[in-house]
Amino acid sequence: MDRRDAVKVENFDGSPTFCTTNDHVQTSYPFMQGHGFDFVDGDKSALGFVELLGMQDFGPSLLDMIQVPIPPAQAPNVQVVMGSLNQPATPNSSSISSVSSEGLNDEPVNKSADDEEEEQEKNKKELKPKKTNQKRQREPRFAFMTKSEVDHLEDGYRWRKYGQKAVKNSPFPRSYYRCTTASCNVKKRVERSFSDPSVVVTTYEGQHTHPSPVMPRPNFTGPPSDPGFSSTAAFVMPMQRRLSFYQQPPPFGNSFSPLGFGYNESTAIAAVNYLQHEKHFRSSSGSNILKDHGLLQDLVPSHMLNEG
DNA sequence: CGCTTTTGACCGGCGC
DNA sequence: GCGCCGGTCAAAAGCG
Repeated sequence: MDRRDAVKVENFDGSPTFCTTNDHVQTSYPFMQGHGFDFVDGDKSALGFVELLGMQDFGPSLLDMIQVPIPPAQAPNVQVVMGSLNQPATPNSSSISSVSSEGLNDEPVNKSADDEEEEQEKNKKELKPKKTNQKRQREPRFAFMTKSEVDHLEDGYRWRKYGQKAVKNSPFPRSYYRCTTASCNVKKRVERSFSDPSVVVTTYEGQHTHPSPVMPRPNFTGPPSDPGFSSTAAFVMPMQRRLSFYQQPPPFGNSFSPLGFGYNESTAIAAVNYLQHEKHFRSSSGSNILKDHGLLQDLVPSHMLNEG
C-alpha cells in the first residue's frame, strides 16, 4: 500500500495504523481533564485545549466511540480523533430534560418574537449581550486535533477569517473563522499544538444551518457514494452524535483510568462541548434530529449509525 | 469590484 | 478595582 495514499492513525497505545482514504478509523476519547485524569505525558497544549472547552463539566457518561472517515484531501497527513463532552447550560442543569434557550441563534425556523428580538440585538452588537443573561452562552462546540501541515483544513464550508490572536504559552497564533454563509453562525478556531507543531487543533462552534456549499449533499438514504467520501464533509462537525452521547454508556465503563488510555501526545484528541441540550431537547420534534442525522451521515455512513 | 486577510483596538469575563 | 486574557470588531490592505 502506498502510504502516500493512506492515513496514519495512531492508536492510543501509540501503535500506528494505516488506513486507506476509504477506511474509517475508530477512536475513543482519552480526555478526562477536570475529572482527576491527566494526560500521561502532560501535554500542556492538550490540557489548555481541554480547559478551553470547559472540560470541568465533562462527564464520563458522555464519552462515546465514533468512527471517523478520513478525508482524502488530508490523506498525506494524519487524522485524528474524536472526543466529546457536554457542558450543561448551568452547573446544575446536567439533566437531559433541562433545556436552555441560549445559544440557539442559528435556529432558522419557529422563531418566537423574543428570539427574533434577541437575534436583532445580537446582530446589532454581539459584544453587548443583555444584562439579564447570567453569562454569555456559547454554541455547542466540537474540537479535534489533526496532524496536518496546513493550519486551515478544508472541510467543505467556506470560512472567513475574522481574527487572529497569539496564544499564551504557545508560539503559534490562533485563528478565528466564521462561516461565510449568511445566517449561519458557525465559527471555528484553528491553532497549532505547542507541544506538537504538526498537530492542528480545530474547534467548531455552532451548527451549520445549510449544506456544504462545496460538496453537494448525498441523499439521506445511504452512505455517501463519493468514492473518496470526499473531502470535506468528513470534517463537518460530528456533533450530531449527541444523542448517543447521552444514551450510550461510556466505552470505558465506570473504572477508566488515566493511565489506562495509553495516551500520548500524538494521539489525537477531540472534545465536544455541547453546552446546552438545545434543539434536540427543546423541541422534542424529530425534525432536528433528522436534520442532524443527515449531517451525521456526512460524517458517518448510515450503516455505522445503526451500530450500537 | 467583491471578497478575504491582516491587525490593532476594543470589550467582557474572570481571578486576584 | 485592576489587570490579564480570550474573543470580536472593523478599517485597511491584499488578491483574483
